[in-house]
Amino acid sequence: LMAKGLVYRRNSVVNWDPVDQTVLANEQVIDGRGWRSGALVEQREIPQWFLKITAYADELLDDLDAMEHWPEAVKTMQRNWIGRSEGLQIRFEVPGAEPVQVYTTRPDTLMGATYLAVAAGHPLAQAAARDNPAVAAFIDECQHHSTAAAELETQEKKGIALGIHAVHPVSGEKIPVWAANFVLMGYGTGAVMSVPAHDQRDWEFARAYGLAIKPVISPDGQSEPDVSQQAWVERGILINSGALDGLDFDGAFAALQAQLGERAQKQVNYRLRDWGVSRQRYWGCPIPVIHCEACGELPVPEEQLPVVLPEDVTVTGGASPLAALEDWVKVDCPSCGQPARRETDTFDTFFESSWYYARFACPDAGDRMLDERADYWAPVDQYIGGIEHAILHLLYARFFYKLMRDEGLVSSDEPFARLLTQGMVLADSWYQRDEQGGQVWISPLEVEAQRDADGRIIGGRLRADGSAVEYDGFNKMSKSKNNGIDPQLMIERYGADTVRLFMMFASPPDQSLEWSDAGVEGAFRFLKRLWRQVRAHVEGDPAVALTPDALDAGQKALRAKTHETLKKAGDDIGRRMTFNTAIAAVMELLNAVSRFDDGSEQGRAVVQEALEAAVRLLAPITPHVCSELWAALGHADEVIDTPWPQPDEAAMVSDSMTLAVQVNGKLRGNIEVASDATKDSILGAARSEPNVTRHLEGKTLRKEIYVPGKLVNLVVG
RNA sequence: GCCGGAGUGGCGGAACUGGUAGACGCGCCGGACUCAAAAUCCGGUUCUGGAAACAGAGUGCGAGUUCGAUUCUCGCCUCCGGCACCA
Repeated sequence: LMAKGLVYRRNSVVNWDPVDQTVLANEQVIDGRGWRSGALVEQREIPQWFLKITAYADELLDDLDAMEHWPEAVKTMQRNWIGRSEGLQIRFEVPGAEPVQVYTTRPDTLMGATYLAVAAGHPLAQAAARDNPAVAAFIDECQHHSTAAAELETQEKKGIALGIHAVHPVSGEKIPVWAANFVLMGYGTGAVMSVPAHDQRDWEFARAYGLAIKPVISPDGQSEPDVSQQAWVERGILINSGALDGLDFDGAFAALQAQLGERAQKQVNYRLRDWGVSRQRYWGCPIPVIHCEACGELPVPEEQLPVVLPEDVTVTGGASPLAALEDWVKVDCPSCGQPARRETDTFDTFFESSWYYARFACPDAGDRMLDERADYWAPVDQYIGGIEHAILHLLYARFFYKLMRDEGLVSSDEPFARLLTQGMVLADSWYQRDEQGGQVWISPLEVEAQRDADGRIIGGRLRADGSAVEYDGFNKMSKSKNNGIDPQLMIERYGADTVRLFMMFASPPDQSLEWSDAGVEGAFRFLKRLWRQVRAHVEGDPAVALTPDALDAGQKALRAKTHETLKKAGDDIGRRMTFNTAIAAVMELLNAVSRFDDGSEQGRAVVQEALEAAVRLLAPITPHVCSELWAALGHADEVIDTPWPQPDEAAMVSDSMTLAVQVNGKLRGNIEVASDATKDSILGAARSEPNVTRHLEGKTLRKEIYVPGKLVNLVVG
């Protein structure tokens, strides 16, 4: 990657805890202070390694279109994260200083730019701070919060005039330059042009600091939009823009590009930033680079890879222990042989989680990261993870895969063919108050719930001593709320099949699952019922072959139900991955079997077919029980070795159908008609359904709607 | 603040492409079996009125489109995930 120019090192900002002398994660900065030391965090610039993910931005964006087996939500989030935009980079001259470059996706609003805003770290702000103590104080204040974007964007918008002016590139007017806490140095050029009339954030800032608001876009090309209460952000026709008046967005874009020449460059920008992979931590994979004063930054030679993390270290809690290991740090330069030093930063853990799945295919490849077995297995057919990985992990992994592809290690473009984002497991959480009023979290296993007449939980009692326990609802299973439940306890009591069945039945896999002991018992009850039904059936005479043409109406109905279930549950498992509805369909089938009371030869044959279908459909979810029942049903082979059952469309054909009849969209009755009945005869039957007739009396029939196979709607007035 | 998702009976959830809201299960109520209990089986269970037939209301809130909206559009509320050093 270094040879390809896909890696570089530059200064970037980290959260620095001056007391603990360490870099903090955003999560470890609470209200601008270190979570352990309580010290005010400082933003500090240090040299860090980056991977050029932006070089792959277009491919990462475009390839999403072809990933039909990824959830739309994940693809949308990735598209927005990459954030491709087209705009103009415009140069504003600043007398006595370097010009300022700003990027805008709305060049049509250029004539409404009434000030420029730059980041605290921008050279103009830094220069102004040298002889203006107020600016210096503002910049200092900007640096005492975490580097997290969420914090930056939710804090109060603040700024300060730098006392310098830029020249508007078209009008030549002088407009003030401000430093603002919402402009990021590390993003874009670190400077923006502000158009308060047509951008809400600029509008709020202008209002707060008494800056000019000049509307230049109009809905109709005539009247000014009302910007007294908020910005008007739609596209429209230019006004108050001199020669540009009357142009639309595209016209203004092109005209400005032509007029400003080299002062306005058309540019594609990405919200996506390059991937910072440096961590000043001990626990991590050492970045395999050697720093030589003469030769610069060199990769560790391949024959010396991997650089193994040394274990004889002293962990102080402060600076990285690797830097203190002189013996490990000191190496000879692989190029000139002179004394050189190892890089002591380690990789971000996302780095390894970007390719571990490929290594799983060849874990014993001793002399390289991947061998041909990885390419044989890749891409992963079905990847499963939480939705919290929708952007970072899954985007880094896609990028890394393309890097490996371009290195010849794999030959496809995407690492994960199908993606399922599964939900979290939630459980009841309970607490008592200690003397100080703090919450003491109690395991659900130790609590007896108390319910009102409707069955709603109103409180609980501690099993040990009967004391009252407060209910906190369903929460994510966690140590802090002490509501984790070890499924092993339930497996020991009910068996693995029962626990699997409950988990698959409680919710679809991409939704959160609420753990319920009663639900587990329900699953157990169902399996016992299935077991008894099969046992009762096979205790009779062996079933004879089924003769479809010889069935009576009741037998036909059950057989139709069997094949409808095969169709529905097969689709739910194979395509929709909604195992909960597949299980519900099998439960319905078994309910139909238990209502079916027919000991005749063909009756028993139809039941045999229904039970086989149920067992076969449930086998992926409850394999142990189904293996036993499959044998009980007279099969010598294993249920998991049999082909997936296919529904027989002919078995589902019925002579008649039930249609709903609505009057003005309200259900008023049902009619039973022949499957091949004409539309006219169906409408006639609908009109003469007694309850429907009542609602038609004295009214004029205005419209008749017939949805084949579903319903009739009679519109009256 | 921005991006994505969710909100339906007492509870988990179903309704897949605009077409009968509440499938299936849990819980609860009633009954059968039993000396009794457990287990099991049968019936009921969105709300309001009604003995029932049936009628009215109803899918977070407020509008709209449509013969018809849980589903589409607009505006809001709440909760969950992410926001680049939690991983």
